Amino acid sequence: MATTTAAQRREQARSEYDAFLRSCPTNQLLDRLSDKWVSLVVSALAPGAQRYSDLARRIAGVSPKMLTQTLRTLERDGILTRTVTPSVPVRVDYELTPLGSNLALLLTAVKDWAETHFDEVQAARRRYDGDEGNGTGGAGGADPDRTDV
Amino acid sequence: MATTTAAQRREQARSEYDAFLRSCPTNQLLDRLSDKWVSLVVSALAPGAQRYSDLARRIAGVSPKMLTQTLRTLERDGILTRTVTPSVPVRVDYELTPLGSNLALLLTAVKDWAETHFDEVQAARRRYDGDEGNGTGGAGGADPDRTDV
DNA sequence: TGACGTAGGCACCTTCAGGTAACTACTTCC
DNA sequence: GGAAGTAGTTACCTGAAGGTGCCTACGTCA
Repeated sequence: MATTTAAQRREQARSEYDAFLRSCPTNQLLDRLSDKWVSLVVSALAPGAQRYSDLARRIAGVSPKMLTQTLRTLERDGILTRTVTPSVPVRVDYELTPLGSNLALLLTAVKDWAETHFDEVQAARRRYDGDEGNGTGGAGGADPDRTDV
Repeated sequence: MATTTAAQRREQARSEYDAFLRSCPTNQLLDRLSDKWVSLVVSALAPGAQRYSDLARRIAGVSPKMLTQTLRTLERDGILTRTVTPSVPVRVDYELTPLGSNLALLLTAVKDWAETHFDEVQAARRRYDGDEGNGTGGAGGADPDRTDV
């Protein structure tokens, strides 16, 4: 028999899919935006240039490793510039490029959307969680441990 | 001694930061958008309603587990609706709600931005990788293993 | 008659992103 | 004079996300 199993077809589809993803600019950029720290760094830099330690303080929960890593990636992509001033304690400034400012605008649009529609999402969640509780009736109380994301 | 170490301050800052993030609608919605499968599912549903197996075929690389999980999350958030038709092989249709279509528009905007600025990003990457190669001069050829994301 | 398809659920298992800690060199403050 | 700050780097480790395989139940087709 040919044995063109569903799993095999999925496996083959995935390889094509992977090749597609690697060549797809949209996906590559979307990947960049999906990074949690990227959005935070870009937002932090939107008002103007910041020093490394300023960023570390503003973003608060970030570890030095992730901050450096994120900054390097963004610098490589031309989102921000890194300026080293060889003073006595070495001083490094980061600033958004025009491209980075453009990206910041996009993030602002996302933020606006989130703020506009957040109450709708919350209402939908309450509705969904409520239906689960009285519809099936099996759990005996609808476990409320899924309160946050 | 007081020992208000930098690490301790960072630790404290993180707890405040966490509390901040949990109450921030923007961040919660941004988290949703960061999910790789979410954007793919929303894009796949943008043209119209799809069945479970149609989605599995369109998105290709997705595992049944992740597809179900993503669909449940989006249903809970009111991004899409799930309609079960109790025919002989159970048939389930997924369709974007108006809110979901709105989100699809946002994703389209991101896609447009990516397509518009992708060449700039690529140019910046080539410039950055080139500088690394001839500036330090240590690697002796600028290792090209960082070609993709 | 048994394998496929539809729409998942459940459990295990791997992987890797991200956190932690230790280290650098140089200076200034207490 | 020792600790802290500035701007990181490196090695190690863990926890959670996500993949894989196996299962259901019911009908149909080869």
